[in-house]
Amino acid sequence: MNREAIQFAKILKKSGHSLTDPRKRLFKLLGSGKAMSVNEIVSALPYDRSTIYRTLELFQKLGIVVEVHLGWKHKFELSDMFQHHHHHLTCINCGKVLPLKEDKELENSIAHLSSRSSFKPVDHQLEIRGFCMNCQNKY
Amino acid sequence: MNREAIQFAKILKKSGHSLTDPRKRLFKLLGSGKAMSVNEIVSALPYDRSTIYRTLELFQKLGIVVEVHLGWKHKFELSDMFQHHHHHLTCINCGKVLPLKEDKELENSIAHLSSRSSFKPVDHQLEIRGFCMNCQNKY
DNA sequence: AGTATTTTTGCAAATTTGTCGCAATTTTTG
DNA sequence: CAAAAATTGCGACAAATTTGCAAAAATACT
Repeated sequence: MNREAIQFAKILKKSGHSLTDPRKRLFKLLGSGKAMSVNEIVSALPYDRSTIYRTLELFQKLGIVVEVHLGWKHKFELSDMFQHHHHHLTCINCGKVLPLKEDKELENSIAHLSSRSSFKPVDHQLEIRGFCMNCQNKY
Repeated sequence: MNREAIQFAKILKKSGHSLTDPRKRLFKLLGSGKAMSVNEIVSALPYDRSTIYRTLELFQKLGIVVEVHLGWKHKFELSDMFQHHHHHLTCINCGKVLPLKEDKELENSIAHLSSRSSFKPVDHQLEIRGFCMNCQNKY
């Protein structure tokens, strides 16, 4: 078991939850790094749809996964606890999602901006929408 | 007809689409500046749900409206083409949404970042999630 | 303006997405 | 290993979104 898997198990235990097969397999699946929709997850794993929903809800509450809002669909990916902070480019036409690797300058701006208000920031997500290489000449 | 309405008509024409009543009224409705959900739109206009969905999809592809993610719901508002660019702070606890006024430094970072790829950016949205002043001492 | 052509809309039905209670199964406790 | 606790699968629902197609509206062309 690698470091991430150990930390994952620890989070579940500490919060009084069981380490079950569906939870282990979902965590492993998301370990690929790709943001996935519920449907993609359901077809990749041999578990009931409702189990997937319940597991995702739990993972969100424990901070293991985050929901990212991409296009019309919601997708899920591991939180910054398990992978590098990043944002997304989404294609307006075909829906494809490309990760955008972390940028210091950007993160500084966001941190700076948040700190100015009496609002207490917890996290943030940036979506840059546009046309991917393949879809650029369709509109 | 004001400047916005003319530009709107021009965008439709140029892309080979008709200027119809449902389209005109949806554009006008969103002109209020408030981000609206599909349900709010459907009850405000005398057109079929599927028409609203199809119109919103078209408007998105033409860059007339953008989908904004406020908490767990998606809403729609006019794009930067028709109203001032802004981002949102959303309260994790009470769901309140606060507009965040434009910040040069942030926008520069984003512009710089977008231009590096073969992806063609159209717009972007940033959601900063956290706790508003009233909800800060509840957790 | 009037008609042919093209595009869009409404309607009904299908599909997809998300929720819930409860009995059966799995995990944890000790 | 047995008892207790937590989790899962199933089925029934409810809500959200998509689709095919005939009717209606918009546009193009005399």
